[in-house]
Amino acid sequence: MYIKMATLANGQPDNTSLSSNHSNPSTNGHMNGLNHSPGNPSTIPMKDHDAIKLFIGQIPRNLDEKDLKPLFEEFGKIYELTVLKDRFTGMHKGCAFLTYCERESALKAQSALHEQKTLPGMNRPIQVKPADSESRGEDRKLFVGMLNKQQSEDDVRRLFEAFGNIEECTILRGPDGNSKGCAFVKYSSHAEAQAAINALHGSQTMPGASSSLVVKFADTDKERTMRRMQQMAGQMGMFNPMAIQFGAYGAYAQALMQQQAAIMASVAQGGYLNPMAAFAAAQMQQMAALNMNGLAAAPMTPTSGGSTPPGITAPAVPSIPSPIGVNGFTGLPPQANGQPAAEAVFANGIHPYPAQSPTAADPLQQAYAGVQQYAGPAAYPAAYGQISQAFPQPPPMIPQQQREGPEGCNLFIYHLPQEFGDAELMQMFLPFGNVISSKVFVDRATNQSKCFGFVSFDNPASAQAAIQAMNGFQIGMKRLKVQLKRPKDANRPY
DNA sequence: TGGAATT
Repeated sequence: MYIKMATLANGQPDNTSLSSNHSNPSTNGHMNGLNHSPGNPSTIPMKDHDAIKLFIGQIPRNLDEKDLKPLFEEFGKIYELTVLKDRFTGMHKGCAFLTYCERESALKAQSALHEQKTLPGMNRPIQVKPADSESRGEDRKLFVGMLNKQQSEDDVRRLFEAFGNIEECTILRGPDGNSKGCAFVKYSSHAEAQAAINALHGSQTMPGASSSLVVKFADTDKERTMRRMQQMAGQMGMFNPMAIQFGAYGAYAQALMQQQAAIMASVAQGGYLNPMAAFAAAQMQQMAALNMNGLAAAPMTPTSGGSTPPGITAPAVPSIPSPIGVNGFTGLPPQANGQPAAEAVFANGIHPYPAQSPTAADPLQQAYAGVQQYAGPAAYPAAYGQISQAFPQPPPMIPQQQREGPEGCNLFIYHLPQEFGDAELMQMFLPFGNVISSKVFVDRATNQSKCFGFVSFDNPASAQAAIQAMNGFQIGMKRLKVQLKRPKDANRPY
């Protein structure tokens, strides 16, 4: 008990107990007689809108609310005073939260008491300061990205010190101690943090960094939770090449997450997304079969100048964002007959759903509706009307999570058509196997493709087949270069 | 010839 307190440098309780108390502030309050009683308006004290909740630390454990009250009352009327107790044992934790009715009282108490005296039996002075919950520092804490991995805390400090007082500077490191190339910098004030953003964000590119310095406010707790969940959702679509096509579904899932953040994890694992994956996988097999049929008519000749890569012309996927023609090359299913791509596919009797309007009750149908929607309003005026009701604000597409495949499964592709994006690249390599990721590199400044990219399969045989078929493949004036991606450390001498 | 990154 005492020992536990002593290990806390500032006397604040650990986060879990703090937040649990904070999230349920009335639990203790009703028992100590110092809090307002919500049932009786006449006894509710008013408090300033900008009242400060104070954390009081280094309180002897034999003092309860009524003992502490006189000590603090001399600085103003107390709105709420709550000694923190262990959630399970009810044991006094040696600290309290205190809110005065007036902000001014809190400030007076803090300057008069904080570290100014030591209560009987304690060997450290009393702590009186704004509770962590008052300012978690989020509004003055920066996330700094795109640092050089060699840069130290001191380097970062030097970079940021001109804009204000740095309270905290931490390089994020992996388990091995290596910098992750990013950091947190906490200023004393929001204004300082903002000044640093204005001056430094994008201002320079660190040697070895792939793009310019990122300086932004750090994520809030909620944002962090959201990111984790998104990553989780991304993981599930990882080995599923259809994931990219169901971006609209991913976005739908994201919307759900925002509403149901707390339960999303269990929902996802409980099968809400999984049926989708199963559905997509089944679709994939059917489409792969179709593509294979198409292959017989379209020989895989690497230098079959100007022709179409195997499988690409087969009715493939209904969701390529926009038709792209490169000297006759199209990554899209044929639309010459005026039929939209999805119809071309599903006219083959594998339409997963009868033609009917999607109902809100069926997430799979909604997902499928999302696909149609993505195929484009022009192609689906009628369906789009229905979908517009289902998705009043069509959510943005979540980028596919990038993932390196096993050794020998990752391809480097050069001389891509300028217009090619991730989706088109994936399209091109789907016929050779399970594409777990596709990435076209884009110049961050211009947003233009750098005409090279990477494709990762889940097995080396697919990668080899893709190299065989696609290396040297001519598109327009260029021939694709398709080879295994260089291992990370391959270009180092020795 | 990468995919980044939020304690």
